[in-house]
Amino acid sequence: MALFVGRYVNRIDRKGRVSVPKLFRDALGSQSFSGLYVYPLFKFNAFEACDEDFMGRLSDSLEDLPMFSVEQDDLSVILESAHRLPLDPEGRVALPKDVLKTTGISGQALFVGRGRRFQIWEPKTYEANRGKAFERARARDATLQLRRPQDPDKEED
Amino acid sequence: MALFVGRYVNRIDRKGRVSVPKLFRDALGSQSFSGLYVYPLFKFNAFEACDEDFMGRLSDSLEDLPMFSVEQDDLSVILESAHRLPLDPEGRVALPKDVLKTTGISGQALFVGRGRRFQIWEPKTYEANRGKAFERARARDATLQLRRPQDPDKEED
DNA sequence: TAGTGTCCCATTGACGCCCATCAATACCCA
DNA sequence: TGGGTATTGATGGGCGTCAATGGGACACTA
Repeated sequence: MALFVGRYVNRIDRKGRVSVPKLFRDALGSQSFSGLYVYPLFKFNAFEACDEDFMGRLSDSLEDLPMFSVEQDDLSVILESAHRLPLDPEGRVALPKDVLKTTGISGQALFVGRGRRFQIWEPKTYEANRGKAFERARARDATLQLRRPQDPDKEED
Repeated sequence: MALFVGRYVNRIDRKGRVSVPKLFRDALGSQSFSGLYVYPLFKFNAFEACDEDFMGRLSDSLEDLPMFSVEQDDLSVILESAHRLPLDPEGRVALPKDVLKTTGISGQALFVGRGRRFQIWEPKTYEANRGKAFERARARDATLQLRRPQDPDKEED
């Protein structure tokens, strides 16, 4: 399964294309569709990207909410605002206009690994927000219950 | 399985035809019937569209309601008002008159991806009703419980 | 014969594909 | 271990293809 780590800055050309870092491309590779999905984040002016499997999982998770409910409607805006971005033969994607606009990306794009997905930021915006999460986690003495290894289907209820 | 994301505006020609976005057509593709089903929404003057599988699932879900009950009668109006729309060789559908009338669609139609289904709106109506959905979700710090991976058939009963 | 609904063909504009260049890194060999 | 070379990832730009669209031809029907 996809595993994205690290940060990479790549240049946007005048056609709005940007190379997806090689390691991220490789992590996306194991599917029929060669490309990625992006959707906007609520809390930041940045987009998140994932592979098709994750997008399907997101879609199914929304279907777990009651059909026609307000929660489902509100959260579905993620799918409505999402884009399917195919990779070109050189491993680039064309960032749609609304992505460029809401993120403020023009010359460069920052790719930030997040495990099963990654994010795309305007570098300065990221710099301004980075570190806050770390400080909050430190202040809260954040802890995490790790899953047991080899136990992907652990009971859920 | 079908996965619809993003928004697309296409033009209605004077015959009432409109191109279904290529990506949506592709997502519909893996079935015997080349086309889509549409049914009206309760809350908005818009229609929802899906493939044959989803329509069957919807029909089955209605059967899960008590037979002869008011709820079943009420919700079954979805099926009564539904249309089966075949695609022409160029990937267009003819929108029925009641769809044009209810939605107010005349010159352009907006296709909105919703995961396993999508919606068809008159662009201005969408903006008026859904334009603030993202801000609403942002304002209430919306969160979503993701399904666990490798668990597409989470228990349904 | 008028009306309706398919199917087919033509146009055009955006986008995907291809090729070329550059730079950074990995590799090779003395 | 140093320098030279090959590989490949990132980048830029030209061009062909195809999706979206409009209009006409040909049924079938009432």
